[in-house]
Amino acid sequence: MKKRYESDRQLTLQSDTQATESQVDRLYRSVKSMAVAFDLKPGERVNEVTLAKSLGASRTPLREALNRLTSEGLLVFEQGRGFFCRQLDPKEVFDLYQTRVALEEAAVRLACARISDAALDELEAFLHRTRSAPEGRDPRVLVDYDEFFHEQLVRASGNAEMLRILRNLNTRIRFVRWIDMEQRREKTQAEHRALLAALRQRDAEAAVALLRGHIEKRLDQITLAVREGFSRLYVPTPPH
Amino acid sequence: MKKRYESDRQLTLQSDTQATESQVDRLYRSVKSMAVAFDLKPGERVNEVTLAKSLGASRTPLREALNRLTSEGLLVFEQGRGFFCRQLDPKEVFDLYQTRVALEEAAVRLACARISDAALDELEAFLHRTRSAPEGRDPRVLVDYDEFFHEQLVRASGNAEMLRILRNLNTRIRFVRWIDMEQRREKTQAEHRALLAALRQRDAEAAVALLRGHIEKRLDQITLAVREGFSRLYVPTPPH
DNA sequence: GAATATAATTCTGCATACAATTTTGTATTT
DNA sequence: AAATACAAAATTGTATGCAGAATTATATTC
Repeated sequence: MKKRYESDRQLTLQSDTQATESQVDRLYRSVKSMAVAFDLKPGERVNEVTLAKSLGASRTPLREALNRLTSEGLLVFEQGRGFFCRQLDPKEVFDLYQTRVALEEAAVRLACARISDAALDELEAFLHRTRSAPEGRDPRVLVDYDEFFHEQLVRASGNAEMLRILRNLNTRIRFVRWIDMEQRREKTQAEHRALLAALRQRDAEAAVALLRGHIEKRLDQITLAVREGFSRLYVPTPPH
Repeated sequence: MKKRYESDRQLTLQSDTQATESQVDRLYRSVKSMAVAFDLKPGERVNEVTLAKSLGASRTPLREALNRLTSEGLLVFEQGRGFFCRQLDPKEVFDLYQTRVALEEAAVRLACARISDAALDELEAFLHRTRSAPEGRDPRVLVDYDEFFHEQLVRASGNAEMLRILRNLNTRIRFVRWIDMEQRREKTQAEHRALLAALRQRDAEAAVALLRGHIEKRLDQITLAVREGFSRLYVPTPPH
């Protein structure tokens, strides 16, 4: 029996459970988080050489990642001029929110008919687990919770495409929601509970009405949040 | 020193009005049309070297195009194994149709409130222009017409994101619609007229009801159309 | 000093090369 | 014949180099 020697490849491998991540995937995640958080300023040009160097890779896999992000609406591409961060545009954010409402309404109608009691229990447990004192939490964590809850609702619709789109929409409005959540943190939990109750009663119209109110309440505040976002990005108050 | 393409390239340049198209864009369009029409068979692996050569480019821009198409759901990517054509999956097609209904319903509600009389007239003119003898036409042309009509509806909603998503959904179900349209070609026109009439009367609920019927009628036939699609892809009857 | 032309520089678009991985083919064993 | 092991070939993943376009800097003209 010939002994196989292990190369030092093992050293660079991640844990057994996960195959080694490609450069493209790593770069994709990195740049995505930068674009989501507007670490890249709205409209800012992406310098491929600089960014590739700073992320420890070459331009080839970086450009593949940038192409993905462009298709997802997080970056914009201009022929011959390269990639740019998306704008922070009130109209666009409004459209994204509006699309999200439409999608979730449809998803909740479907979910109302097909969600299992087990799934309802899990959602209830999740709400209970995350109920405590929103004042103390980072608004970004609260947005995580909120996204998770809504994602589970849409997942319960059984429609994979609706879920896919919702996730895309959520990443693109996340920045605004971070700001928005600072104000209206305490309301969310109660609204989620009411929504869940309507689902338990299989009352689709009630659920949809709650959902519409739940999200559309934010519509009014979007422009404000976007403006606030602008001022934070361009008049950076040093973190206290 | 490679001058091989230099002169050729000048010849293939487009007119002054349009900047010269990049390789990535050209490859994107080419491969997209192949994926849409399932010239790439469902699940088929994309050989980058072969495809790049056959399209007259190198792998670098090709891979950028493939990454875009993967984000759009026309291809699938597997780490270390490359790119594959999407599956022709009844469940997925069903989800796409269902998402499309949800989206168009919301869009039509918005459009009902804000569409201009001029836009209504244009749509009417379009229907009139394309009314003639559907029996004689290629079903693909009829799908073009249908997509255009629905696209205009969603455009009238004023929501750019809904339009963006609708276009993506339409490219992904186009193949099935080509097949579906062969059967029920004559109904479409009348349904479009009714929809337009409801819009003229600003009757959102009637418009939505019509739209739902209009699209959901197809839902029943999807599985059939997908099955029919399979048989055409894998038991290729020579074109008559 | 503003506007324009031009040169220098930077950056993108793409082909190519090579390492690493996956797949395929072949031989060996049971 | 099926399963396994290994070698060979094919294919993907990524770095690099260079041509050409776009941008910036500099010089020139009015």
